[in-house]
Amino acid sequence: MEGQEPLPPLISSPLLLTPQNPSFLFTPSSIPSSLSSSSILNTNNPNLNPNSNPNPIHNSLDYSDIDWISLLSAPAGGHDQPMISTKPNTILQNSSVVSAKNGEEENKLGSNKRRAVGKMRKASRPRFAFQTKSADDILDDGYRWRKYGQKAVKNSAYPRSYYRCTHHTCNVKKQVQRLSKDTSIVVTTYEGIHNHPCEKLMETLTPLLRQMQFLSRF
DNA sequence: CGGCTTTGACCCGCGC
DNA sequence: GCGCGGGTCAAAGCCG
Repeated sequence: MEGQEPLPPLISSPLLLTPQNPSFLFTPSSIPSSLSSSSILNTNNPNLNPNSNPNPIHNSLDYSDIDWISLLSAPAGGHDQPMISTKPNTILQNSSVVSAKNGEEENKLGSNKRRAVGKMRKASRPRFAFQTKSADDILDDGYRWRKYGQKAVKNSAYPRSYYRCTHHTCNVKKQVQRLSKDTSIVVTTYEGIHNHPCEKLMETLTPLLRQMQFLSRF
């Protein structure tokens, strides 16, 4: 806190955001070096054809229209107002990836409660798949995740892993699965929206923002 | 010792 | 109704 803190590295490359959930941030420093390309698959758009192009990799997302001012000033993890907007063409790829049930509100419930919840209406939660060409199964997106399950998936040589955000009030989940067709591709499916700031991002930005606040006094 | 992963069991939805 | 497949739980074990 006190004393001279070294300036954090300037963000020279843009944050990678999803069109659906702008609160999902992938900080440049968190993107594995082995990552050579990635794509965002919108899993909620019913107008998209699941049988369309199965390999919608966006090798270059256009970040030129990112509003960095509002990004930095908007409340992190907000549900209502998108912090920025990007407009890549999103394509639903694999229906099996996104066919899971939605609207599970529970976190830890007993079997009876779970049974009750299962009969509740299914509210759709925002979901999207993030396709990454990477040697690493786990893409460090800045949030902390706890693995709670792993399942062998039919017609796939690789298991699917299930993760939950470790933040106590956050119920975001993600699934990670490597494609058996192309083993260099990892599909990460996010479900829900974080209701808290990205820890790593805040860690990185806090000193910078402090510096900006200080400088703005003059 | 706390946080995390592993893994078998269990639950549920869905198709037949 | 039954079986299958996907998603989750929770106990046990691992690790820093």
